[in-house]
Parts: sequence; C-alpha cells; structure tokens
Amino acid sequence: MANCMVFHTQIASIMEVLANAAVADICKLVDDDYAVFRLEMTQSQKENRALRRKLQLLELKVARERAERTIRERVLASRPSSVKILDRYRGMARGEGHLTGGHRSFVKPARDNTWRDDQPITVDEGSGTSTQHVIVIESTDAEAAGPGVKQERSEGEDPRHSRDIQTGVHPVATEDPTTTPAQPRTRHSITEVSGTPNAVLKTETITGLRQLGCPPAPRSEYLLYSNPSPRTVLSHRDLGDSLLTGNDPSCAYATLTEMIPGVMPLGLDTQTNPMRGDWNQYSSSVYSEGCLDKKGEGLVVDEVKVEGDVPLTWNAESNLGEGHSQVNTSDFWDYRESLETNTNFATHSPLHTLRDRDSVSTTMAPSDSHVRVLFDQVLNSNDRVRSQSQGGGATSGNSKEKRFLCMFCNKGFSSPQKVEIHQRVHTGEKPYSCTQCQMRFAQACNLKRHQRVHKKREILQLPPV
DNA sequence: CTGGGGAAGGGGCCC
DNA sequence: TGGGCCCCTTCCCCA
Repeated sequence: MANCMVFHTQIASIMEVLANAAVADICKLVDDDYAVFRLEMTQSQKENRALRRKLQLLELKVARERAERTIRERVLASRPSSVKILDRYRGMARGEGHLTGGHRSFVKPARDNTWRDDQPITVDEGSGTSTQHVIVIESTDAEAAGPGVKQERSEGEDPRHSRDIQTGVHPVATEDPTTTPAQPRTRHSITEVSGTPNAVLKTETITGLRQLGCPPAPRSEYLLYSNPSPRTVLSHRDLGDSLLTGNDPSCAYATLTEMIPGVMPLGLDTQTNPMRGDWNQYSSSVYSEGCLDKKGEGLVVDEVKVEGDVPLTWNAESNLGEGHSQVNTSDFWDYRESLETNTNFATHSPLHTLRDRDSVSTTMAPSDSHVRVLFDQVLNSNDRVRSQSQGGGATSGNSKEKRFLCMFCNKGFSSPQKVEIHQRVHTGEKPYSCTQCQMRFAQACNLKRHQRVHKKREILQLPPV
C-alpha cells in the first residue's frame, strides 16, 4: 500500500514536471510568436502611418487645388482676357491677337517637331491680382550661347520659386523651320515663376520616355503625358490593334499649327491621329494650367523632367486625302476660351477623354504613375469645378440632352461618341479606309455603304469608281 | 435625276 | 436605369 502511494506520488510529480515543461514550451512559443507578431504589428503601424501621411498630403493638395481653381475661375470671370501670349507666339495659332481665358500652354511649331532654341516661349499671365507666371522654354544651346536666351520674370516674384523643367522640348517656331534649321539640343527648360512665397516645389523625373510607353523617335523631345489608348479617338473595333502599336502619336504633342495647313495625317494603319496629338496638346495646356499655376498655400508644383528621345511620330505620310477638312482653329480657341471662362456647360472635352483613357493599361514606371496621379488630380479638380458649377454635374438631366459639346464649334451632341465622330469633321480624321480603294471615311457606316458600292459594281461588272 | 459621300440622329444591345 | 458603344437610317450636298 505504501509502495502504491509512493508510486502515485512519483507519477504525480513526473506528470507535474511534464506539464510544467509543456507549459513552459507553450509559453516560450507564444512569447516568440508574440514577439514576431509585435514586430510585424509595429512595422505595419509604421507603414500605416506613412500611408496616412501620404493620404493626408494628397487630400491637402486636392483641397488646395480645388480652392485655387475656384479662385482662379472667379478671377477669370472678372478678368477674362488677362492672359497674354508674349513674343512671337502671340497669335501664332489664331493668326491674330492673343490667347485668353487662362490658356498658358505652349504649342509646338508647325511642320517641325523640334523647338527652336532662339525662340523661347514666354507666356505671361499678365498683371493683376493673381499670381504671375512666366514660362520660358529655352535650350541648353541657348543657355550656353547666351544671346537669345530670354528668361523673363514677373515683377516682385521670388526667384526661389523658379523651376526648370527639362522637358526636352524645343521652343515653338512660327517661321518656316526650313529657313532656320533646328539645332540639335538636349534639353530645354520651362521656368515657372510663382509670385507667392509658399510654393512648394516637387520634382519628378522621368528618365526615358519609353517608360511612358512611347516608341523612340529622333529629334523629338516633348513633355509628355502618356495617352495610353487611342480608343476614345479611334474607337471603332475595326481599327484593330494597329493603332496601339508602332508610331503612336498619343505620345507626342501635336499642335494646332500642325493641323492648320491642312496636311493633317490621316489613315488608320500608317498615319497618325491628329486629334490625339491635339488633345495631348490640349491636355498639356490643362496640365500646365493646373500644375504650373499654383499660387500660395504651399501647393505642390510638379516638375516633370523628361530625358531622352521623345517619340514624336507625325508620319511622313501626312498628305491629306481628298476632301479633308481643315481645322477651324479660331473656333478651337474660342472654344477654349469659353471652356475656361464658362463652366456652365458640360463638355466632352479632351480633358475628359484623356482621363477616361487612363483606364487603359500601359506600361508606366512609378514616376510615370506619379505624374499620372498628379495629372489626374488636375483633371479631377477641373471636373469637380465644372461639375459644381453645373449644379449636379453632367450625369444629371436628360440623357438625350446635347450635353457634349464639340471642342471646335461648340455644337452639342447627345453622347461623347457623337462628339468624337463629329470632331472628325474638324480634324479630318478618317480612320476607316476601304480595302479596295484608298478612300477613307470618318464613319464606319459610310465605309460600309461605300463597300456596298464596290460590291454592286462587281456584281454589275462596272468599272470601279 | 441619279449615284455617292458627308454628317447627324435614332435605336438596340450590353454592362 | 443610365451610359457606352455600335449600327442603321436619313438628310443634305455635289458631280
């Protein structure tokens, strides 16, 4: 009996020891895991804090941008013709006076994809209550040469807020580029001067435009905002993927002056789309307007530095076909004025189009994404302003209402697609080409109808048209 | 008058 | 249900 008791006691002690050992092991495991968990938690919390800060910064930027836009809209409403294009670029596109309505972008020279270094662009917002901005595009050649370099500053501005954007673009030339051949150049700078002391400059460098999904092209250096998809412009399915590859002009800035001579490139397979280029240019102006024209409040100003080759691929086959329309640039500028001074209408402007096209995937480097995000902020800001001013936005009201306006003639249409088709009247874009002849059409249905003529003539054994 | 093209409206389908 | 997209139809103009 006593042995039995001793045995039980020993067993109990052994089990206690084992239990304690097991508990110790469990506790050790738990402690280890807890330590790891704590470490992960700490890291996650740090990441969360960092992301939160970024989010707050972005929200702050958006809010300030919105406020700035509102202020500017008011300023424009009271001072609609305050923007002057100085230098020889004044009236380049319109052939007359000056741009109005806050247009502060620059355009590329006609018939030449290069900027001329002896012709800096000077865009002066003029004097007044708002911030004065001067954009000077100049080449390094000009910088080195000294003469011809023009870098204007507005009175009272703070040079600390000047910035150079190495866009690689060349100054606009209005003269015949053949008379003054473009000099090889590597970079140009855009100097934006803000008169407000609180401007925060932020740089973003894009190294190589190929990161924007743009194929290289010689002697073509432009500040780009990638236009990843031509879908909005050439939306027809029949277009195929050919538009998405090769010389995608969406990566290039076109100008109105390129369209003016009536030699706009046409064609689906080998030619470029003037509208896309135009819209890029348009978007560029908007970007400039939205990002360069920051005043006060420490709003982030984006500096986009582009290096390397830029694919400006206006195809050599730029001859217009038969009966192509020319761009009514006067209407365009009028439209721009109305667009920027009158926000009481909805428009299917290239702004929206470009923004929509963002949904299409493209290969973008992180820096590109950043640019895109900032660009979208500008666009969204503009949209918000317009939407607010419209009292409910473009989505309200009758869907058949002609809310979408042509950017050239202000004619209203019921859908963006209608506007897109209509604007081909102005751009001369004819994306639909007949396989049996070389005729091109702006509308797919017209091509179909035309092909029916071919079939009918084949049946009747008539000579082709 | 006819044929052909330019341009725009309307409707259907799909998401 | 609204919007996007596409196709068809229709009107107009010109040779």
